[in-house]
Parts: sequence; structure tokens; C-alpha cells
Amino acid sequence: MAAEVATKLRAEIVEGVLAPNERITQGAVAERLEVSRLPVREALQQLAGEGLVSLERDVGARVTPLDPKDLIETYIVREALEPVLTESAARRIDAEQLAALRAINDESEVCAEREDIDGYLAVDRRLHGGIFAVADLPRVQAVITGTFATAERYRRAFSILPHRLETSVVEHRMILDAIERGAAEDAGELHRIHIRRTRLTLSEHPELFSRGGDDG
Amino acid sequence: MAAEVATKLRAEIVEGVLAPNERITQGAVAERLEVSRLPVREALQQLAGEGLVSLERDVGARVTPLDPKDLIETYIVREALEPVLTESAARRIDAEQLAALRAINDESEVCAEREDIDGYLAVDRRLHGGIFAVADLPRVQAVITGTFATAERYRRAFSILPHRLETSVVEHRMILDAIERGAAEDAGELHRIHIRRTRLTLSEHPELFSRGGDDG
DNA sequence: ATCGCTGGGATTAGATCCAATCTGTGAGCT
DNA sequence: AGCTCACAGATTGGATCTAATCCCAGCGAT
Repeated sequence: MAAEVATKLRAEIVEGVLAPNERITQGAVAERLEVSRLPVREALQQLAGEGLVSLERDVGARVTPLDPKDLIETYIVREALEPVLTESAARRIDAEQLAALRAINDESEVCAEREDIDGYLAVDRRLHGGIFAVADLPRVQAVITGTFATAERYRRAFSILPHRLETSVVEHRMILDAIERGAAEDAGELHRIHIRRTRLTLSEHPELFSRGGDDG
Repeated sequence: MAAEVATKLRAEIVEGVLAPNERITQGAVAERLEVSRLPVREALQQLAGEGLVSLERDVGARVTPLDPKDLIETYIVREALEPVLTESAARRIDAEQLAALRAINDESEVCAEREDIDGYLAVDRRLHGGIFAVADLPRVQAVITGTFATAERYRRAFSILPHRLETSVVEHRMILDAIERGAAEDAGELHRIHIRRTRLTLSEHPELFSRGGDDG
């Protein structure tokens, strides 16, 4: 039950339903989701571990604000770890798994053409998830997935910028090509570059952080 | 309160007081530490996040067993992220901070000479913690410190092997030297090698994992 | 004799209750 | 008028209570 509450709150934070710096009281959430305060409490601790909310003893939780320094740190973690998974996946993948990843990437191209940001981000999650599953490094994967929601908060603001989805699609295809030809290190390096480019582009747009200074 | 319980349980797992695969019941811990079961529950969730215990719904927690694959994953995370912190620290450090790190490393040499494993590991933690503090990347640091307890479980078994402490001391001094001469990338690379060597040496001794198959 | 099933004890998950702490408003003082 | 302090309401953290689930011993059937 705590898990469901965490999932719901996570989505609300990522989607901006809960604004940065907004206070989250256990009682309000409990009433809204029709559960007791206990699962809410546990969910908030989980989200605090992911950095989505900040907890202060005897005060409560508030939505962690977006800020450039935090963005950089989140992407440092992804940049250091995701290539490891991609490289491992490239060494282990079989034809069937590769075909499945190709299919997912094809879907993402459709979303990109339609400028369907929500759809694209969802498919993108599945693509990365598919690669991670093949890599079979659950512990490393857990660290990365822990940063996903935060990363998506930044990307969601970022994707509003025009013409970025196509760039992403091309980079994904390059990674899959490298995996297909068995160039594990290349695949990892391409993934690393992909993440770094995303981070640098995001960093160039500090105006994305200004809104959301909402202080209840 | 939950934090204190987590700290205590973490120490007991690392020190082997709680054996691998041993079941941890909320009630028993609550009674032993003279708190209610609620903080124990929260502590166990925290420890599950660090991978020290495995939770199963409606069943409870048990101490995660040591195993070679998990060791590799833990060290992959450290190898990818700690050099980033070291490099950042090298770029930001001032003379006073450097002197403090030198002092800590001197302490570690004393422990190494005395073959004082517990003392050495404690000082080692302080050294790494000191470097991390200078790096000023709290989010990255949080990920690494989350892996620390697990890494220490393996190291603790490892340090029983003779003559390893001295190697470690030398490597630490090399890292500090690189930091002192402002060679940030060298410092990071040396740190990476330091971690990788530790991991490889550990992997060469699978017998360290055999004990602890204790299934309460 | 071994396997499967049932019932009781143990254990966890969730709800409710209570005490301690914080926040914020408003009165009183300078 | 502005600041300080105190009190009341709100909120969290911890304890206790209840229901659901699991584990396991013991019994019966094959």
C-alpha cells in the first residue's frame, strides 16, 4: 500500500501537480488517497531517498525544488552508471531481445514525429528499462532507477524546447546499432555522450528552473 | 529514533552479529532496543534500500547474504562514482583541508602497522568522508555512502588476508599526492584503480563468501 | 512411511490513539 | 508602528491495537 502511495505521489511531483517547495502533509495525502497516515509516511521516506522530497524532523516534507546544481549531480550519476549497464547489455543480448528494443525505438520515433512528449518519455523509459533488464545488474540498476524520477522532472521541462526529440531518437538508434554489431564499449560510450549532451543542453537553459519558486 | 535503530542494525549486520540469511523480526528488535515496532519497521526499510536486508511482503526481513555477484555490483557503483568525487575534491581543496586529510592518512598508517583492522577501517571511512565533503556533491555522495555498509561487509572479510592494509595506505598516499599537486584527473584515476584493485583481489577469494550460508 | 491438509501460533501491514513539537496569529510592550 | 512573546491549532513521531497473512506442527489419508 505504501508502494502505491509512493507511485502516486512520485507521478504528481514529476508532473508538477505538486509544485516545487510545496509542503506535503501526511494527513492531507492520507485523506485524499483514503488510506491511513502510516503508508503515506513510508512513501514519503521512500521519495526522500530518491531526492524528490526533503524531510525535516517534526516539520514534514516538501517537494524538492529544481535547481541547476542538483540537475548536474543527477546527471553525473546517470552518466557514470548507465554506460556500464549498456555495455553489459551489449555483451549479453540475444537476437530476440535486440528485436524487442528495436521495436520500442520504432515506437519512440512515432511519438517524436507527433511531438507527443508524454508518450515519448514513456516509451523512452521502456527502452532504457529494456536495456537495463538485459544488463542483469540489479543493484546498479536500482541506483539509476532511483534517479529516474528526478531526471524526468528536468527532462519534462526540457522537452518543451523544440526539436529535441529527434536528436534523442537518432542517438538511441546509434546506441542500438552499436549493440547490434557487438561493439559493447562503443555502445557504452555513445550512451555516455547521449546523457552528457542532454545534461549540457539542460544546463544552458537556466530559465527552466526559475518558475516553481512557489513557496506555499 | 528510526535512524538510531537503523544505525545499530547496520553495525550489527556489518560486524556479523546478525548472520547472513538470518531472519530479523520487528518484535525481537523492538524489545531488544526498547522501542516500539514502528521505528524498527522504518529502519528495516532504510536498510533494504541499502541492500543490507531483503524484505518480503507479509514475511519480513532477512540479512542479505554475501555473494560474489553482489560484490562486483557494489564495487562497480563505487568505481564509477568515487573518482568523480575525488576529482571534484582535488579541484576545490585548500591547504587546510589537505593538511587535515594528510593527518587522517597518517593515523591510518599507524593502524596498518598495528594490524588494527577495525581501527583502520574506521579511519579509512573518515578519509573517504573527508574527501567527499570537499567535493561538495551531496547527491552523488549519498549514493556512495548508501553502498558503504555493503562494501564494508566484504572488506571486513577481506582485510583478514595478510598485508593488504599497507597496499591500501600506499594507494591512499598516491591519491593525496595527486590532489596536492593539483592533478585532479590523476587523483580520480588513482582512486578508480584503488577501488578496482580491491574488487579484483576480493573476487579472487571466493572462499570468503562460503561461510555465512547460515539459514536460521 | 510419505505426502497433503488443516488449525493454531507467530508475524507483518495497516488503522487508530496519544504525546511532543512546530507554525502562525494576535495581544501586549517599547 | 514595530517587535516580542505567548498561546492555540496543526502536524509530526511514536505507541498501541486489530486484521490479514504466513509458517509450521500434527493429524489423517493413501
